[in-house]
Amino acid sequence: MAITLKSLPDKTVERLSQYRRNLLVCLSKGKQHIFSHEIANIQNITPVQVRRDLMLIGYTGTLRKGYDVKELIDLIGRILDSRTGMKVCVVGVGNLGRSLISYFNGRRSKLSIVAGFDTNPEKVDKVYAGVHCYHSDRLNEIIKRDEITIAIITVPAEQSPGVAEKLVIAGIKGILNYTPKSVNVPPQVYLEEYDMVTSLEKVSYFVKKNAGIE
Amino acid sequence: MAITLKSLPDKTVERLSQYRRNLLVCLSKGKQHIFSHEIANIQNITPVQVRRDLMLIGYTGTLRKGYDVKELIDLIGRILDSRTGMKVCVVGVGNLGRSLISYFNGRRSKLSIVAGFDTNPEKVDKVYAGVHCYHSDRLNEIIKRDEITIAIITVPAEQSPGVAEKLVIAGIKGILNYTPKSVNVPPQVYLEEYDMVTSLEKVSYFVKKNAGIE
DNA sequence: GTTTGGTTGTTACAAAAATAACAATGTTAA
DNA sequence: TTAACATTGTTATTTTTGTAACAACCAAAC
Repeated sequence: MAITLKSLPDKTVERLSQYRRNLLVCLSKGKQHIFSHEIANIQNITPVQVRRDLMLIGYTGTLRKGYDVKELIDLIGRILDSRTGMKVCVVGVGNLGRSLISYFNGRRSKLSIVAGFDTNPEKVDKVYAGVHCYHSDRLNEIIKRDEITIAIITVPAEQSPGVAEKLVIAGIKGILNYTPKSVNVPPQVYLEEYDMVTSLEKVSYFVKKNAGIE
Repeated sequence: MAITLKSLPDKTVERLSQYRRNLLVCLSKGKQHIFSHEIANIQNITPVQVRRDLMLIGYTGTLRKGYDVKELIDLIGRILDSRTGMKVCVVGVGNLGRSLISYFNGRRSKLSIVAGFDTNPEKVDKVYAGVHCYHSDRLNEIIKRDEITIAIITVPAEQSPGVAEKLVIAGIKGILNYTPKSVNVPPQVYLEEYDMVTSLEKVSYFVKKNAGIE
């Protein structure tokens, strides 16, 4: 009877992912204990924030020795990862889709990209970084067959709403949309959207601001 | 004597970028006026939020007719864009770098990617989507020569801190870091970091949560 | 021993962001 | 002409996020 604890804050979840990644690097260098301010330095945040996050997940370090790297990695894993692992597909195997696949594969054992989809006949049934690319017509079939729960959308913007709709029908539980066009999903499907152009324009705005009078 | 108005909230800036993008689509369809709830629907946000953002930039619509699409686009442009335009470079011309270049080019007239950098001799002096790729050794030289103010980092993670340092020395004013390794820059350089693996792990976490007891 | 110092865990406070509430306004319809 | 309505602009409230303050603890130094 696993209790479903209250959801962690958004930002804490993001930082937990980063803690783990950096802790794995530390571990590979033979570091066994780490202080909150060391973690903080790596990620350009404050030690308080680190301690607060760890408090939220109920992890307790030892005084003057800091946190046990291995233990903490394991705990974050128990929080972030699903026990059995989750399968991910990428819809749209263009430059961005391919970079995600190659970047990802073999990195997280509990989260793996197992299929790509594209309509371009040149790409269909090719293999990219170990991932088979299927024709988009087979979306529903493959998602159900392989029990895929998460989808990343990297198609041209105008196609994303249609893709999202098909994904929802196929039973996808979470969507990461990298197109600039926002999509609509029912509330039980978790949606995260990110647009690179917006980020760049944001940088541009603040650079302009920093420059003062222009 | 242009007054430097108080900086807009982070999130408002992001949404302004999206408003403009969507308004341009509306305009191209011949739509001349738009209501706050229409804008909101397109972006899956609330009408109040739209009105609030527009209030912050001092734009006033007309009652019962909504906002003038053209006027609003122009105003957002005056806020987000620098008058003369800004030049951007991409450091690391892998899959991700190339997808950014091809995705970007010709989209925003005031913000253009004018150079790529890579250490791979295969790529040096090739042209990708109209953008010349230089050897990374020439970072400093080219940035100064072309008056580039913004850099996007898409190199392998372990190289990003070194790259950031060189960019700062070259006089870059804003950095968008897409590697999972956080970089350190002086406060006058605006820094935005985004990591795709973290986003995916976040989706995974909330999918798991939504599933309840597992 | 006792004091000093560094580090944790937690509570209290502040800032940023989102949401709600509502007055103001002018258009349309009776 | 007046009432109803749709829509804006703004203020107030709530929620989320980050920061600061500080007590508790224990190891090491004296």
